[in-house]
Amino acid sequence: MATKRALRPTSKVLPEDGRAHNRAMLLQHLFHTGPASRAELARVTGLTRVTVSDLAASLIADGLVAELGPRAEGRVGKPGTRLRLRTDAFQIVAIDLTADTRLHGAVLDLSGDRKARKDVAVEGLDGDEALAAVLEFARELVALADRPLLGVGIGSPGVVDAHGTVIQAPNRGWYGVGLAETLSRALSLPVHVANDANAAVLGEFTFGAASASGVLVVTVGQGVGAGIVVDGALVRGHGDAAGELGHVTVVDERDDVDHAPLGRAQQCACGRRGCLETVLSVPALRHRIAGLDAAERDVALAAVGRRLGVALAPVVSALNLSEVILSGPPELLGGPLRDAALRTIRERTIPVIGTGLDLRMTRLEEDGTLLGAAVLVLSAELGFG
Amino acid sequence: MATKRALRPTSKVLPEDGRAHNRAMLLQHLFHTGPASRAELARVTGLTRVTVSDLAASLIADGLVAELGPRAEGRVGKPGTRLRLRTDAFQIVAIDLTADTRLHGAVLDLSGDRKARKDVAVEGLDGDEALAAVLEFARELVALADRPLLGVGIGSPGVVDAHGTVIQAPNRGWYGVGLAETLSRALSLPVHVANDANAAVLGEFTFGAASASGVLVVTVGQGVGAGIVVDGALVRGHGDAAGELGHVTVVDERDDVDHAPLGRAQQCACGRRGCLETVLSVPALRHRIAGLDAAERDVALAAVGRRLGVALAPVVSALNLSEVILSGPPELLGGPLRDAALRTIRERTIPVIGTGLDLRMTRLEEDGTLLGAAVLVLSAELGFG
DNA sequence: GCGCGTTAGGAAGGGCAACTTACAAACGTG
DNA sequence: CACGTTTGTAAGTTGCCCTTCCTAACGCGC
Repeated sequence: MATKRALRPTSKVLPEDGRAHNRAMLLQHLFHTGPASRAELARVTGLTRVTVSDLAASLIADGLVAELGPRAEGRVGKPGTRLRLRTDAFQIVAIDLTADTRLHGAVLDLSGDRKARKDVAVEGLDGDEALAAVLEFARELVALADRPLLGVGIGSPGVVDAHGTVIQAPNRGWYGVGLAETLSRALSLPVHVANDANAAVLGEFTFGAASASGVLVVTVGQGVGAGIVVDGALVRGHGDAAGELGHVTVVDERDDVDHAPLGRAQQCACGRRGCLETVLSVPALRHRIAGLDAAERDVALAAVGRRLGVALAPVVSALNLSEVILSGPPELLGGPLRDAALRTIRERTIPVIGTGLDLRMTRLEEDGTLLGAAVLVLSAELGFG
Repeated sequence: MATKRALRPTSKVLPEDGRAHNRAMLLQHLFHTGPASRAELARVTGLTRVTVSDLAASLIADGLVAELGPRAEGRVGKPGTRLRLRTDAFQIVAIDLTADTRLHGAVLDLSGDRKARKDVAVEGLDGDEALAAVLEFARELVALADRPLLGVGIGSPGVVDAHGTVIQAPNRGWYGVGLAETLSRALSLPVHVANDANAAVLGEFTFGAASASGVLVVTVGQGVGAGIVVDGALVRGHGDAAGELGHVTVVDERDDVDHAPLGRAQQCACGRRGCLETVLSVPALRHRIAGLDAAERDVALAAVGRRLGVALAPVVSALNLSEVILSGPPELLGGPLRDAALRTIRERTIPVIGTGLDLRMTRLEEDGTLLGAAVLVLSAELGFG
């Protein structure tokens, strides 16, 4: 009987908001399912053919949709003229600020295809300097676009609020930096910012065919982050800090539980000991396996995977996730580490939770955050993703 | 710049849906903030005074709202006539099926005040028998109502989907039982069902003043369950099984990490070993402290609290929760167990997560699930909670 | 006492969004 | 080739919220 509940109807809804929503539905469907006639769209959405025609006209006028000629298949009745999303008509600038020493960016079209890319090495920029460097970098990317730009999407390390203000990013020396507002003003374009791991999960969700009902992406690089989508929405958390998994304690003092000891809890950059980051970050993993032979290596990686599994089991259980995705160097994460993590989660959760779970490497290679940054723009400007 | 994103615009929105939403906003505000004039409501919601007047008229016509005379305070201008929610005008039947041997129910008004209650002892009913008993119990409660009923809300153990079908509830022998549909047909009333712990978190949220942005309720009784609200919405999970925290492994073999050993991992009813339920359920806790003096007792309870903290730390971190609420016998949970759990979570998470966190006992005593069941009805029938 | 500015509530009229009904065009089928 | 089917559009209706205007009720200052 229960259908849908908005626990907090927080802001007014006008008829025009409904129309915007319905327009986005059409785009969403064309984006995910490909070309379709007005009549098909009407059947799928539940709107009438008349209304869909009207909405389609506005989309065509905006240059977002184009007619594609009638369908060839022989069926009864007048063949419908199929509509397609003009994924080539607009472009998006996407920027990944994850790395400490490189700025990574691209110009993408609406289907996520890379039209141009740009990488720049930077050295230990801090505070305003770093902000200026990002702005300059964004300017250069904007200049590379050869179609109208929908906006700029940025995945940044640190805690980022819904308005695109970086609440804190210690590595950059950013505290309360209005990144979106600053860039938006300077570039005269919409700018959307999210935490890099949160962006990554959006990328997986839209371009990696991840499940809508419950995904967690673990990003492993210099540090460890996570982004979560449950029930079709990104989890932001009380202080916009959702996904801070890198600094959960996973190695206790005198920890010899799993017959493949990790040694004593290591000091972490955050000042505490035994954080997930101290065993799962790329530098930590490389250091751990340095000089080991293949067999020893597998044991060492599995031990880390087991720790990851122990930390993830309560999260997977609590949220009834259907998918956990690892993003990072596949030679480190893809083998014994992944296997051990999945096995551990299955062992430590009740079958109803663990059985339906998949744990896999990303299929987006290194572009998850970049694509996710584009999704920020897609969903904010066009209402879908 | 980013404002709000609906990652999955899934169904059409008509102007009348917008109106329903706006109506619910008014009710929501009157419910949580108390009486207000039309002009105040217009300012708060962003709607015009004209529109609010029109919506208010429809609410008055429906008997949900009444005028309350002008405000006494002397201020410039014409004093507005305040509107109040008629919390006494309708009633809700709420049923808590958590206990194995008792049916627990009440007739509540819209403010959660109990107008009648009913408890019935049942003995090991299974399958269809149990279903018949619940229906009969609901009938009796419906007969106790002396105002028009909005509907029936039920908190049930097990996995319950959004349509009120109990996917599985092993203790009841229910597998795929259309509880909501069956009762709705028999009673000719709207019936809404949710997992008992999920209902409990809704109860805390609406009647316990819990944070909207991130709460987790741990229900401790015969078993252990959990319900989660993040970003203002209940978490359902991929298979509607979100909150299954009771069967996460928390005690490993050879576990002597915390100098207050819990002994070897105990066998759990689910067939595995070392589940949270084997140390945190009420029977397990009572068994553990039986015959201990006060000091030993505190140590034993703290050891369990520490285990709970270890399991919750990754969840709190991943979701950036602001509140964890314990529901169950305060003499077991409220003291050293709570303290140890909170301390453990703080130790094992980065300060940005742990500092803002509160972990406390429920203030709803044993009625969390019952009130939550009422919230199911409130939010489904009137659109607020 | 009396105008004046301010606030609350309602009435009238307009614009927009989706609906229903009706129709022409284009296609297979018998 | 008539017929039913399907598509897309045109015309008119209904519903919802808006802007604009008006009246009522209050405090304030002269």
